[in-house]
Amino acid sequence: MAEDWDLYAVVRSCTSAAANTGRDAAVESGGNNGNENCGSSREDPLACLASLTFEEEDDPFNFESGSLHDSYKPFLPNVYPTTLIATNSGIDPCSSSSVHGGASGQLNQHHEQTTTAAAVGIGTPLTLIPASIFAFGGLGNQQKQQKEPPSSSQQQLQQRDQPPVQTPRSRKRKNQLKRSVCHVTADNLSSDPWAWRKYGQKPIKGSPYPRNYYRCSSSKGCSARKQVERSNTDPNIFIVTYTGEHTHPKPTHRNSLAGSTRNKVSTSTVQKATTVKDSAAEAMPTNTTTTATASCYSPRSGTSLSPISPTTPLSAPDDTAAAAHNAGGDESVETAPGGESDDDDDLLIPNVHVDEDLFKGLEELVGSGGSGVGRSLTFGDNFSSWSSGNSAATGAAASGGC
DNA sequence: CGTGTTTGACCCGCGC
DNA sequence: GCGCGGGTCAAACACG
Repeated sequence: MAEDWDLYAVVRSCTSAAANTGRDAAVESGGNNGNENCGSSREDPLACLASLTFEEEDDPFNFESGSLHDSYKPFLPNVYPTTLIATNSGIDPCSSSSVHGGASGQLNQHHEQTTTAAAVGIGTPLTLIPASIFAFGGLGNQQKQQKEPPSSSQQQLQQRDQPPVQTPRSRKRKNQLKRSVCHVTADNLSSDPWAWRKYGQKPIKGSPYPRNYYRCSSSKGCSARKQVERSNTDPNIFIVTYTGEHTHPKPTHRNSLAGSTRNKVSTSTVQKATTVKDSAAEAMPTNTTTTATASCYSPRSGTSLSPISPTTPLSAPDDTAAAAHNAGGDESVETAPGGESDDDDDLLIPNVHVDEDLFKGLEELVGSGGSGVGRSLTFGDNFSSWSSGNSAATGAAASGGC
């Protein structure tokens, strides 16, 4: 089963021992609080993965550079420290998992970013990470615009037939696009600042978990895509593959919440957010389809959070336990800071209440070491509030949190 | 009304 | 050349 995993294989090689331990630990830790999760120890395994990321080093993207950065700056100090370190060290962006696992919710956000960043553009200066993080650069290929033209399926088909001047679809396989691979925990999944829309799900041969395909919904022309799949070996870990680049700056605000909740219905109580994370988590966990909602909440939509999915078979246990913790803390953290919010706001923070406290706490935590941070963030309870908490305050908090 | 998720089907790339 | 697997599209449905 897991054996198939290339990534894992790699990872194993990197940190065979660590990995094993890590997983378990992660889960458990997560459950506990994961204070320590952050521990690089865990990260290591992931780190390896992180290193796997193939993307471009260039990372040409930096849209936000300017403003966003500014926005971030205030928060950066707090946030990054930990993350950065990780990144810098090359630990791994993905380490998020470890982080998350724990309760380092705050970090999570960072992590994600970091993660992404690392994954994405490793070369990227940590400082900028926030913005650049999610911007995958790289590709620079044709894909960028592939989609605009297609008004109808037929056209698409035609295009296909015709000389693929610019691959109508981004079908290019394998080598064509640069890809960044990150291992993330459910919590981290949500940290993406970008708005993702799910456009497909497919069962993967070697894996019991389906792979979810997401596309950047912030901008129609954006070719950025994201694939989320659960790790065979460790259900708690999601393998996120980013491809394509964002042709637009980070979304200051989300398009809409509409439809985002659809899952809610299916799942039941859980609302889903648009964020990939949610879906991903959900989907992944279950084979069934919808149901599972991962414990992640969606930062973006802010709408929801999912306490955890009822159905999640696989991850359930882990997720539930760990996720729950993680989710609560991490997610919230992630979300907010995540980056997304740098600008604005739309980020919802799970716990509005926490905001101030969080900040303080975060700062302190960060100051301390980052790893400990997570704990302060456990918002589990807050979720309810947070969902509604789009409020700017939240955003701010979120940002700050980051 | 707009956006997002779900799902089945189609198409393409790759390996044999 | 064939088959498998993966990636994407589009319609239907659902929610705010």
